[in-house]
Amino acid sequence: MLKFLCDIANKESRSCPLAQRFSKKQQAIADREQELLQIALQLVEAEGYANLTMDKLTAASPYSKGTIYNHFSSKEDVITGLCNTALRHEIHLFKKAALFEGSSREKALALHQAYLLSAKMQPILFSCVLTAKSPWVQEKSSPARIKAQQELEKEISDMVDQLLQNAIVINELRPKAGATVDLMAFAHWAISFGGIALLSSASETYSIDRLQGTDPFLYNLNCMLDGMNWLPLSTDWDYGQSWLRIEQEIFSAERQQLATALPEILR
Amino acid sequence: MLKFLCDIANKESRSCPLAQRFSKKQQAIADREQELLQIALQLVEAEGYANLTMDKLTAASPYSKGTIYNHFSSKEDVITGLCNTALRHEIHLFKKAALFEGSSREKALALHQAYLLSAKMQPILFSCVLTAKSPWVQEKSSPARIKAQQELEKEISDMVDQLLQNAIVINELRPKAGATVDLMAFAHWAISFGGIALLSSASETYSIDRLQGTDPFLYNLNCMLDGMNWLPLSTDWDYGQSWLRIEQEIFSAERQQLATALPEILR
DNA sequence: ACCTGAACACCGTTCAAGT
DNA sequence: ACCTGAACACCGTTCAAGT
Repeated sequence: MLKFLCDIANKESRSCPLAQRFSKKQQAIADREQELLQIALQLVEAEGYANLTMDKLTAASPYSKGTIYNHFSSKEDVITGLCNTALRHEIHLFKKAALFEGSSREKALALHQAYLLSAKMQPILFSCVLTAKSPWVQEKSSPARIKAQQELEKEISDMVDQLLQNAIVINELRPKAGATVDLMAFAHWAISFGGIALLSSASETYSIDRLQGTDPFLYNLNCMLDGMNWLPLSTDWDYGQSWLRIEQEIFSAERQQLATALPEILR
Repeated sequence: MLKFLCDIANKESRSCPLAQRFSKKQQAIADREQELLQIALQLVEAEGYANLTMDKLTAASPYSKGTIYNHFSSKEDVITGLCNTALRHEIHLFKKAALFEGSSREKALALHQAYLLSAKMQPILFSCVLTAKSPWVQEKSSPARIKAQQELEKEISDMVDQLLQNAIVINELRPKAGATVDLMAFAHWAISFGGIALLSSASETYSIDRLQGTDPFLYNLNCMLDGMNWLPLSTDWDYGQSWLRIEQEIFSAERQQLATALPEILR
C-alpha cells in the first residue's frame, strides 16, 4: 500500500508540482523512497552490484530494516526501483532530443544520442534496466513497481513510434516491403542497445578494444538507417556534422557533465 | 594450479582426443570440473541466477566445499567458467555455419543464425557471457579462466574478420568510405547481440511483445547489410529463402532439438 | 499505523585436521 | 598432495514488541 502511494506521489510531484492531492505524510514517504534509491545507487556505483546489500542499505540510511522492507518487498524490488529511475532519466533526455530542429532522420539521431548519453551518464542504471527485466528479478518485484515500469516503457515506445510515423507521412522514411513501424522501432532499439551494451560492458574484449578512436556508434546507425531507406542517405548528407550539432545545440550541458569525470571507454 | 591444468586438459581433449600428454589424474580432475559446471548450469537453468549458490553446488555434487574451491576461486569464477562453456558451444556452431555454400553475404547470414541459435539453445549461458564481462565478476575470476576466455573470444573474432576480408577481396562487400573491417565486425556483433538480448530477456516489454509473428532478426540484418553495401542487396535477393536453406542444410539437428521444448518467445 | 532490531535460516570463504 | 567439513562473518527476510 505504501509502495503504491509512493509511486503515485512521485509521479504527481513531477507532472504537476503544485498539486496538493496528497498529505504531507505521503509526500514525506515518497521522498524517503527516493532517498533510499539514491543511497542504493551510490552503493552500486561505488563497488558494483555485489555491494548492494539490504544490510548496507540499512546501515547507510537513517532507517531500520523494517522500514526499508516497508518500501521495498525485496532486494530485487530495489533493483526495479533503480530501473524506473533510469527510465525516467531516459525519458527526460528523449524529451530534450525531440526539440532538435532538423530533418526526420536527424531527429532520430537525436533520440539515439539521448539514449547513448543516458547510458554514458549513468552506466550502472543503464545495466539496471536489463537486469530488472530478467525473470527472477521481475518475479520478486512488487506489482506496483512493475506497473510503473511498464508505463515508463510505453511512454518511450510511443515517442519512437511517433517519430517514425511522422517520417513516413512526410515521405522521408520509405519503408521496405513488409516493414511495419513496430519492426522498424525494434531495429532502432536493437542497434542502439547492442552497441551501447557491448561498448560499455565488454571493453576488455579484443574485438571491441581495437575500436578506440573511431565512432562505431554512428557508423552502425548510418548503415541501419540507410538500409531502412530513411532519406537523405548517409552518402548524401554528413551525419557526423548533424551529430555534432545535436551535441552542441541540445546536449551541451550533459556533455560538460560527462567531461568532468567518468569511465574512459565511453567518453 | 589445478585450474590451469584443467583448462589445458580440456582444450587438449577437444583438439586432439588421442593425446596422452596428461596423466589420468589430471584428466580426472578436468572431467570433474566439467561435471561441476554441468551441475552449476542445471542449478541456474532451474531457478535463475539467484539459485546458484556454492552451498547448493556442493550439495548437488558428490564433492566437498573445499574441493569445489580447489577448482573455482570464487562464485564469480564459476560464472566465468559457464561463460567459457557458452563460447565453446558458440564456436562449434560457427564452424558448422562456415560450411554453408553460398554467396559471402549468405555466409554472413549463416554466422548470425549460428549466433542466434546458440542463444536460443542455451539462453542462460548466453546471458552468462555478458554477465561474465562485468567488472566485478571479472575481478573475482581466476587469471587462468580469464585467459581462456580471451582466447575463445579471439577465435570468434578471427572467424568474422576472415569472412569480411574475403567478401571485400571478391568485391561483394564494398565498404563505405572510412569503414574498416574492425568497424564492420563490430556492427555485425552489435545488431545481432542487441536483437537477441532484447528478444530473449525483455519479452515482457510492450514494444517487443507486439512483434510476435514477424521475423525481426532477419529484417534488422537486411537493413544493416544493405546499408553496409554488401551485395547482392536484399532488394535483389530473397534472404528469407537463404535463411531457410541455412536452417535446413546446416542446422536441422539444432532446430529439431529446439522444437522439442524451450522458451516460447524465441521459437 | 508505522517503526524497530533481535532472531533465523542461509550464504561465501577459509583453514586446521585428516588421508 | 588433495580432500573434508566445521567455523566465521555476513546476508535476506520476518515479526513480536514497542511508540
